[in-house]
Amino acid sequence: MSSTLSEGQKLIRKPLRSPCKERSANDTGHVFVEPQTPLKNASKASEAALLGSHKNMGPLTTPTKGLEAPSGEPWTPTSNLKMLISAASPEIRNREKDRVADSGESENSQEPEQGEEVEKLQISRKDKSLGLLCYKFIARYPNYPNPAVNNDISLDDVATELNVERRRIYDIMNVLESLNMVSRLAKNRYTWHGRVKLAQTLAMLKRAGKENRYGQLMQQIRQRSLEREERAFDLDGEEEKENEEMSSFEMDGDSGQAELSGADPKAASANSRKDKSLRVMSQKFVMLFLVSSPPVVSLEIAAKILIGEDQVVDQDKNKFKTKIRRLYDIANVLSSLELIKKVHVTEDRGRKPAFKWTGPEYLPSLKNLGTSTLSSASRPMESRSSVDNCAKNLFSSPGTKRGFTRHNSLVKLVKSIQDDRRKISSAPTSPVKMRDITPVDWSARVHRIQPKNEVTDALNGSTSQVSELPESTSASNHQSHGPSEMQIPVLPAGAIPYLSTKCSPIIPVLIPQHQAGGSYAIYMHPTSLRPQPTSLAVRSMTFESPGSANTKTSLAATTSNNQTNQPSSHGKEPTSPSTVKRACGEKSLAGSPSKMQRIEPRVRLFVFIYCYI
DNA sequence: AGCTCCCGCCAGGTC
DNA sequence: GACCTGGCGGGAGCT
Repeated sequence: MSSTLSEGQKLIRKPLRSPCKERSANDTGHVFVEPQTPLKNASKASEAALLGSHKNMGPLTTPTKGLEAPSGEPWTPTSNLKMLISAASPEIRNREKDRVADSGESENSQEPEQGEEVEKLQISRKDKSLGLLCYKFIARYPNYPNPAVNNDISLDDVATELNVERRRIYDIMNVLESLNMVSRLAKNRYTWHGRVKLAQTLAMLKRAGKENRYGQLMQQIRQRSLEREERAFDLDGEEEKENEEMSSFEMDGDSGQAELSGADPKAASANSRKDKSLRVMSQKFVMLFLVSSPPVVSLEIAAKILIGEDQVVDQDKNKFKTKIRRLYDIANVLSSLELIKKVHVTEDRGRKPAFKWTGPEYLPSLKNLGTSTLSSASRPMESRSSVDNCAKNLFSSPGTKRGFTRHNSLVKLVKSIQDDRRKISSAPTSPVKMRDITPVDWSARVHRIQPKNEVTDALNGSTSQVSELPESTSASNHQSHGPSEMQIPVLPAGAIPYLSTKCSPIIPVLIPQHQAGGSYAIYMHPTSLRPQPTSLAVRSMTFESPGSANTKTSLAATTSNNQTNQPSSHGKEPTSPSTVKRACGEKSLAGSPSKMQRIEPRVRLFVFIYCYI
């Protein structure tokens, strides 16, 4: 049991906690902060390091060994983990050395017994984390497997080799299967597809997400959240706000949820178990990223949407918590796949976990995809008998029954994969190219934008400034905000509002940081703009450094490009997330000093937006 | 107190 | 009936 964790095991966690290192934009909130992923996160840091080298290797053959792995040591989970841990944090190694020194053992003398002991201590709880486990799992297989070789996966073998229970492997396999990275051949047997079909799968999911109007659904939720905040502030009722948070989604979430839960509650009930499958949840979770702009999804919103797709009745906090648990499971696997990255959104109500899409930014056009697997996915979800059908139909032939014996579908699947592989090898959207696409680098999205024009455009509610962006940012489809369209510019200096799309209810203003990879995003509610579509101006923004409550930086966003707008500019990088308070909604924007005063103590970073005609 | 997520129970499905 | 699959939530470790 975890309660019996040894000291050595505990050592793994502590040193790995470290301050936040990145900020960027998120969906629900105003700022998202990417934590220095600790622990498993240590593992993940090392995972990333390893993945980096992994990437350089091209399609995986045999992973390079860690430096600390003896030259003769095979690439085993153990050696893998040793390398991961050592790469994760020198502090861990130091602590381990200290521990060894304290015990009167020399480093040399610990081999092999001591090494095994350390190994055993370290490879315990965290070694079994789903994220690391998944990483170790995928490290066993090439990204683009040779179809000529046997790519079968035996669950028993994997579980044995990774030294985990089968139950954990199922979790990984379900998520991988949801992305079509594996498919089940038979009982206890899967086949590995790697990333061969990942781009197509994501494109399909994106389309399904659009068709299910997940983008709008998220926007509705965000909007309601904003409105609730406003009401809560008006009423000055914190408790009411909290209570409302959970209940209102049921109350007013019908518009979006009814569409997704299907018309027949009995059918929904019958499929309840299937609908809750990790596979389906994973796909929907991914869909949210693919249709979200910016591609950041908070667990809260994801959970709400996923819950909403189940029967709305009987919804309670436990259900919410359970959903969150599952989302963590999924997110850990997706993180290991480098499709998402953990961040935090900070609102006035607190710091909340979220994930940012770091997967392929450019997805193949659907017209390049085969249609056989799209027929079902393209249908609106409400027209299907169950949500699970969506998942199955996404990747299986219509009517294929999911079960241990799916050989017919397997044949089709393999054929489809082979066909796709041929297409991919010649298509411009080849996965090989995708591999070269680095994860979305927000900080790099500095586009040539003339601040004044942008402000004006944003105020006009126009997207004309998009034309100044690189081609890829000129998203013509305003209803989709997936990665391929997702282009939120980080402005080189000064906080310049950027109206991403006409349809987006939230206007992100990304504020660059000197630290690579991180930005603040301030979201302004569009309702605040509508009444004065041509006259809104960002007059001033006041940021308050979390570390220095009295230190504020004001800027005239429309005129100055030189002023610092980085909360972290006051010296070192903040070690705790800053909070951005939206001044959104007509009420709050109507120049209500009293309201501002009420808001002020609640946040550490303020954005005051004044509207005038 | 809240976040994160490991762990294993156990129900439902398959062989 | 044995085994496989996986939903689920308790609760530990951590911030």
